[in-house]
Amino acid sequence: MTRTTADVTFLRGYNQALVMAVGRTVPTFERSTVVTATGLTPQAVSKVIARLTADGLIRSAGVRRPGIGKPAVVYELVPDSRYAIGAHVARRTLRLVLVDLAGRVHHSAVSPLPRDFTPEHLLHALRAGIDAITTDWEPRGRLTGVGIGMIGPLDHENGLVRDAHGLRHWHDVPLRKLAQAHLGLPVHLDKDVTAGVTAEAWRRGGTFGDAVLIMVESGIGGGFWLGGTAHRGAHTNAGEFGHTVVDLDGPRCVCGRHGCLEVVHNRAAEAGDIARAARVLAVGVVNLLQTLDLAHVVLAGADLLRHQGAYLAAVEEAVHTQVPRADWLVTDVALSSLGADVIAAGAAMQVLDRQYGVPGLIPRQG
Amino acid sequence: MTRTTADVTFLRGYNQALVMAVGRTVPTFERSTVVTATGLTPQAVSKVIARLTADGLIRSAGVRRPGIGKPAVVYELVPDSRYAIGAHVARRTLRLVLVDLAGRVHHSAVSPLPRDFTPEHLLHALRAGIDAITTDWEPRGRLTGVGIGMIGPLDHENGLVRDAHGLRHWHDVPLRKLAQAHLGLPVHLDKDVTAGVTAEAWRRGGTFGDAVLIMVESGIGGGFWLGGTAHRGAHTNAGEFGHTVVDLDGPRCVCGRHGCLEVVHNRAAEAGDIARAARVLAVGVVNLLQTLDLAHVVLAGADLLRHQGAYLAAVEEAVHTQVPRADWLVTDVALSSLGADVIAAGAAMQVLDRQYGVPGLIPRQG
DNA sequence: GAAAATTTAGCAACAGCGTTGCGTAATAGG
DNA sequence: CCTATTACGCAACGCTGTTGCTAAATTTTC
Repeated sequence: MTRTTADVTFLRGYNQALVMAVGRTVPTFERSTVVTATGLTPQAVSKVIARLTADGLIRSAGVRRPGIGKPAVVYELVPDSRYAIGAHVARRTLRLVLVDLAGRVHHSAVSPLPRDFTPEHLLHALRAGIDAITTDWEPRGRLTGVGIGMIGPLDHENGLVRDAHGLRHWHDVPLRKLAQAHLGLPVHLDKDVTAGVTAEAWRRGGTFGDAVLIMVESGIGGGFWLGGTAHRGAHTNAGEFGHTVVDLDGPRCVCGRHGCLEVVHNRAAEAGDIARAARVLAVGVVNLLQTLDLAHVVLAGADLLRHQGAYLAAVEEAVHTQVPRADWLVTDVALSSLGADVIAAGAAMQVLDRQYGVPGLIPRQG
Repeated sequence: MTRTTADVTFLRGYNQALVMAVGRTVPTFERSTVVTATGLTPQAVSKVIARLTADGLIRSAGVRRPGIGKPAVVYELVPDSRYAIGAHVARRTLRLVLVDLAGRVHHSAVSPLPRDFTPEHLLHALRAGIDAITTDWEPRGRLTGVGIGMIGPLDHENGLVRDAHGLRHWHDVPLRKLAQAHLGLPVHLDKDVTAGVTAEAWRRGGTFGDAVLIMVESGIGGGFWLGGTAHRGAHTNAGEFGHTVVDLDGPRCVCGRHGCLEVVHNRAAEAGDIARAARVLAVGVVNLLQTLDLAHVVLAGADLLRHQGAYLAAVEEAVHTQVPRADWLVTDVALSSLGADVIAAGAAMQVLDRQYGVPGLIPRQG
């Protein structure tokens, strides 16, 4: 995730994060579980477990007596040892959630945002919402930070909203800096769809492979999880999946091209032909599978969830019949496990991921 | 690249690889260059440089006297300290190249392969070609291995050719194992397009961002370089970019779907309308940019190079006009710097990359 | 010309990582 | 009660990058 120099402190953090990922993936685990999962020696795992226990991130949960020999100590993640708040900023609403270390959602609240809201509007709404959460719950230093998932284009690295689509007052706004000052907490800013796919990855721990989260909510976007991290592209602009052409002679799209997935889909949906809309989306999904060979397709977004049965059926059918040689080329298709909370929850999990997730080792660009 | 446990030996290899990447990126460098590029302390860099010099991978190339103070020692990569052989296995030809540590091509030879050649045919051709290279050149232990770039589907991790498209006799062939035994050298097997994009990334060192290599050669494929490594997908099947639908009502493709980029493109090309074929390809490229937000688009493949001017112009124009907000969203478009050698050379560089490249840290899958 | 300033380079001691070797604790079975 | 088996951790170790400090080589200044 974050840029790191490769010194011994990196090793410590990395191996700790591996154990945490195991703890997130399974309900309980023991030392031998981690040994086989990570390839570390038992002694090294003991040391890591001791450190994590001291930090209160994991705890022992009894012993396992499998038969002969000394019983193994069973450990489990302490979900309420750390929390993060996630925000999903849409065009007219702000959704706030409280998420624990295991990726479970504790609070969820939606509040309206004024038409053409300004950065100040948003900051106040964020503050009010977070205050509401922390009145009937005492963070006691367990609050890691705030994640914001928002429509792009934006600059994830510098925490800058470049030009939020369809919102005035949002040109080159340094939202991360502003929110950090206003809220007094670390803030993480990312595209909505990227936050969403992080939610699925975080909850599934180390076993989650390459994936896309498809979001249909007025527009169509895709969040990518590739090679163990979120894929944001060269300018945090990956995911404009709705603006890929699927019909060369199709109707003109707002983006200027003809036959984008989004226009073709929306025309069908507006005409009430949900079955066709879903089939069009499915064509796009298969395009992604052909291009990127993904292990998971997750479906989300208000407009999709409204007809989730139709969409799930269409995408599943296309994935199973339109990709050749399906015997070894398996891809699972599912609705998001978090429903309408997925973006906000994912934004929160990005904060947790930055601190407790398995870090990538990103060489500097200089 | 390869799966590693995060111990101190990993640190050594990682930081050494960072310095090597610097050496590949610039003609010469000094200690302070590496310090700013990696974030390591000067002392640590000195140690790394000492180790690399002892291994003969880099050497001092004089001093730099910039003004006041003790002159800095200037270092450079020793390109001929290590070599790798790359093979591009196409339907009717085998191309073999010799590549040095800097990614420069020294030998290049094409030999025909019999129609419907068998694994044995290929092994003999490989052996003969490699013998020809090593007769007038003495490897003296500097030969790192052999990389094979081939049409898929295949299984990169297990070195297995699953079902090479359009080739009989190639179902579940353990090519890596066979070639390793037959040649007595380490062998690396990958999809042709993935090998190709590795060539571009290796030669550009640490400054190369997210990229796609588009290859038009009977079929259309795309090799992806994302987040500092090759993206192969969940089953080494990423890159089937030619089989993405761009025309919902288009002609039926061999893959069973309608209006795939490949059919639409090929129909135009076969009709002699190269300009239209190039425009169709460009639509697909813009689709990729919208989806993945890439920094580089590299064009390659025999059928494309035959009309390289037309293709380059069409793709450049589309990239610059059809992607909105081009001021900060910059993507460079270029023809492959290696021409027809790119796949074979990239296969060779994958071998070098595995040994001397910046390793990724891939957690085990459970 | 000699001293001061500046930059580079490396030796030596150090803290911290995972590893190795080996002893100890806790259980079941004979 | 003894033995086999399994789990666990202390202690020593090798190795990493880091820190503190000294030495070397050059230009600038007096």
